[in-house]
Amino acid sequence: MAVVTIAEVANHEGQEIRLRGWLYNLRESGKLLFPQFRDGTGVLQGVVSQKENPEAFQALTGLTQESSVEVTGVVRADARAPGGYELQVTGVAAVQKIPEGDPYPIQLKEHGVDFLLENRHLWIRTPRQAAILRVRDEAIFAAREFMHQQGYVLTDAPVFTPSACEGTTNLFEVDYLDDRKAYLTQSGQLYVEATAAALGKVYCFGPAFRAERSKTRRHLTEFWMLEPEAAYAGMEDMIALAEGLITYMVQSAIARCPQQLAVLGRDVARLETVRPPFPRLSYDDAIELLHRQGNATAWGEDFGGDEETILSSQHDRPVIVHRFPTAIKAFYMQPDPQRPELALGFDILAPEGYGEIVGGGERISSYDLLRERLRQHDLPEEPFRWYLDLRRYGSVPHAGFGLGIERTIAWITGAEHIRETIPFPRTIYRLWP
RNA sequence: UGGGGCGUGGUCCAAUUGGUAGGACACCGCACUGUUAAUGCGGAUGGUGGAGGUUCGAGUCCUCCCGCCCCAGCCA
Repeated sequence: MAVVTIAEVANHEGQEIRLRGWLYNLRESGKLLFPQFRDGTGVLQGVVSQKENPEAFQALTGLTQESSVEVTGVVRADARAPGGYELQVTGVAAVQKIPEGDPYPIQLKEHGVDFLLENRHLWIRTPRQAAILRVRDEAIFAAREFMHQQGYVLTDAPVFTPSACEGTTNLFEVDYLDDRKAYLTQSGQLYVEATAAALGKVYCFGPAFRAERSKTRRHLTEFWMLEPEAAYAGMEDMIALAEGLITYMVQSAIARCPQQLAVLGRDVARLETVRPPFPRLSYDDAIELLHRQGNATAWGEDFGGDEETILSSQHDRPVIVHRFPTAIKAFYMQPDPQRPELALGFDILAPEGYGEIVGGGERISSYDLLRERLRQHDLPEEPFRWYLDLRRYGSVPHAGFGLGIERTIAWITGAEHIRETIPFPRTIYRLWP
């Protein structure tokens, strides 16, 4: 008898199959039992009649929520069953029965955030969380697929770094054997600038760590970032790449995860409109727009959450904001030759208040200018010696960006909080489980 | 790092503003042959985050501590 996953049962209508999973819920009605089985690919309702199958009825009666079970049964199409199919159970074998005295803690009821996060190792079994994690898998797979198709080579950056990438603030410090210190990376960007000079078009994909005391629904201390970098490229090239990448991730999720998005109650119509080109605003225009909306942000100030929300709520697609004042951007940003007070950098803001999902731009390629900027930002030159070498030996114009995976997935899935979009979130106050 | 808020059975909440700490869910039993977080009836278990203080009396008021949430800042 074939072992079948719940995702595949539609292909086995009328056949007797074997299912291996867990008892998600058990509803009963007289001499009928309606067990809900889950196996990681979905939930399937079974039906057992005491009259027709007393052994299976007996085996299932009293079986507790989340007990592991192997069941056999015949797949039937039935409009009364959730999902349209149900399993007419022929046999049930408990793999491990959870004792009644110590029941599974997570009910099919509402729980508080703290309790759920404390039990994250179990919470991920619920259909909603499992759906988000499947969309995450699909979005990441699509992202890597897209980058590969575009000729970008995966060159991962180290997690241990000798010093800060973008300055010395808010790094996690760890003991590095003997008497040295290392820091967990907060960005792979500097390293992909080096590999871009070696391989042309590259990207890295991995975790980034920020020891910032951010406590909002958009922040984690450990998050995943995809960072492309290309030699002989400028800001426009990167905007086009980011538009393509985001579009591909979103459209792949829609195409490959329709059931998951349905479980999540995501309004897919709001994602289907995501196609290039995305609406654009220069920083100058953005300030003007904010003023028209009654927001008093002065030219030269950076945007906060309120400003991002105003700008992104104008459109149903992600919004690109470009050419920020140099003074509020990182030291490595290439100035606009037309207006040196502006940097050739851009952000992409996700719709529906999910915030900034991309930040990037063209990097400074001039050795002298880069040294000057390090001085202006009060950064020591020695830790950047290798980085400066990239400008001494065959320097070329180059550009890149970083895409925050969790924020992107939060937007695609419509998750309330970014912490639902990663299996085991790390936040300022949570290091468990 | 600022500002605001919340901690009550395993879970989700209530307690007439200082006067006997309760309900629902979960668990167990019974009933019900199409349930959709089933429903109805019954049962057992079990709690005020911690330490002080005020008071005849504190879940409620005060001080400190601990844990967490939200907003801002920082950022992706």
